[in-house]
Amino acid sequence: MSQVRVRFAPSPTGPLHIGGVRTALYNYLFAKKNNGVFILRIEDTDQSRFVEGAEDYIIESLNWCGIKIDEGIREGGKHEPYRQSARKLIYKKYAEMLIDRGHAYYAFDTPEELEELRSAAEKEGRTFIYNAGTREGLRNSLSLPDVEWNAMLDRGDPYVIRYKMPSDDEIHFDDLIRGHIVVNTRTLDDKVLFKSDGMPTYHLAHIVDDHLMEITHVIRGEEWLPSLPLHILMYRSFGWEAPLFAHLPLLLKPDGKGKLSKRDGDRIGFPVFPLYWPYGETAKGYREEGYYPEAFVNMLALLGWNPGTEQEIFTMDELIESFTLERVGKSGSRFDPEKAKWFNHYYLQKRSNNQLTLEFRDLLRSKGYHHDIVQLEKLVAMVKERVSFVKEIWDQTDFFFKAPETYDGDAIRKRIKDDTLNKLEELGTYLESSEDILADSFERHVKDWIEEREYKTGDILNALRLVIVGSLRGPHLFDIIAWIGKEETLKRIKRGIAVIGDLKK
RNA sequence: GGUCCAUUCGUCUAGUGGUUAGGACGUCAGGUUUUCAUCCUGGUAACAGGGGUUCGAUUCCCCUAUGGACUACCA
Repeated sequence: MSQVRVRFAPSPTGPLHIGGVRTALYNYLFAKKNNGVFILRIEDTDQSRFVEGAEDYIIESLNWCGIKIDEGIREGGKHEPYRQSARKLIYKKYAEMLIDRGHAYYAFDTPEELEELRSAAEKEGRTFIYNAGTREGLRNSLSLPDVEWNAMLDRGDPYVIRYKMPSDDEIHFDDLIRGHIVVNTRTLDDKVLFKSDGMPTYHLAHIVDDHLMEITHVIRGEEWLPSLPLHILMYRSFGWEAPLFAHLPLLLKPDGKGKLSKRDGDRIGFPVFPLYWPYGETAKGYREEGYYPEAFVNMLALLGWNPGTEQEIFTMDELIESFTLERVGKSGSRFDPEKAKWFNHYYLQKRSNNQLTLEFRDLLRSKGYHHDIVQLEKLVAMVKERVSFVKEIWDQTDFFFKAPETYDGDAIRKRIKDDTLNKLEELGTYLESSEDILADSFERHVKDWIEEREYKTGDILNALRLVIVGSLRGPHLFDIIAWIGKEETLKRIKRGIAVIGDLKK
């Protein structure tokens, strides 16, 4: 068999949705698994929907995910150009080839006329279909006398080229994921292949390009399944060998019904896009929310595909090794933000403390804190295992950098009894005179101190935590004290006693 | 409405003509912890419904229901 060649062919109409990223990923995995080529083709035949910045966004997204493009608009390749608008001149002759062979025809009906027919049909509860059943009564080169439509063409009347769908044929075809499918052409329409603005539609352009670019496997979203019979028929009309097709199930929203949309991200609070989209109506991205690309890719790969084993953690290389189209599911997957978070937690734990500290330091700088890297690494080591994102390190350590401004009311009620503050004051005095407050042995000394007085460990230490942290949370108390130092510790104890004392009155 | 596609724990899914229907996330409980979290252990929870075929169906077939996609001179 010839070399596997697949393409990812998005339209630059806005930010790339995670469903699109998954399609790109599956194409990439399939290509690499089979020592094949991954091509990025930009399908910008609808100029009215073109969005500035979308093309760069698509490329940057793939790049962030670690999906490498073999042939594309920037990489070039043996089938340049890879942008359909730049291939404009190619398509017309193929449309005409189809007309010559009797598989397509010119149509002169205006959009308004067709719209009228559609709404009229709808009122009667029918669906208007432009095909063998209706085309004789419409204005086209099949129904009009030759002299007439030739004159219209010569005159420069606007026209489209439509595919001549057979009137009553059963089309049999196979999908790598869905299996065998049969459709009768009676229910299909004469799709426009070439628009009056001189541009091809998707149907024509992608088939011509896939053929010219020697694409062997078309892996795309399920939304294309209904038009697959048309595409199969077109390959036959051209006399070309069709590639193999695989239609991927859709990504569904986490709650409720329907497919995932941009709105869901805003509503439920998780990104629907890989990267931040800065234009117009902005949108959140996984990258900016703190996800690692390894986690994002791992999560996405398992949404609709599984290896058939119980392995869940995959590097890109492992995905390539394990991926097969046979193991892609048939039904839509509901996206689960919790699982995505879990993946990130896993990959964050795998990072070295040093690397994580560097990442945390950048975040800290943006908040105006500048600390020694060695000092920060101690902090990172303390809280690493409890966070899923770098930004959560801050949530877990803010009290290291600044004394608490308020104290948790529930904790005060529960942990500060009548004589607790007095004991805390006693402890403060002890700490003040103590030389070894930052030493490893300090913890034992404090516990001995508590024991000698026959106080309860829990009472004292929880109260101490409360005045140092502001609430009952955080890493090991003695680690916190060692990090912030003796002076700061005493300050916080004094202030805590004063403020909580006032509250208690 | 029409055409096509789909349907296993709440979610992602494995699976077989005879299984205690497996795993992961979540959730719940217990343990660890001076706190919170992490972590560990354990539990909860599913074959959409109805007909067939069969000695036996979650598995094969049909119907229904539900969900989804498409139904543009958009992709």
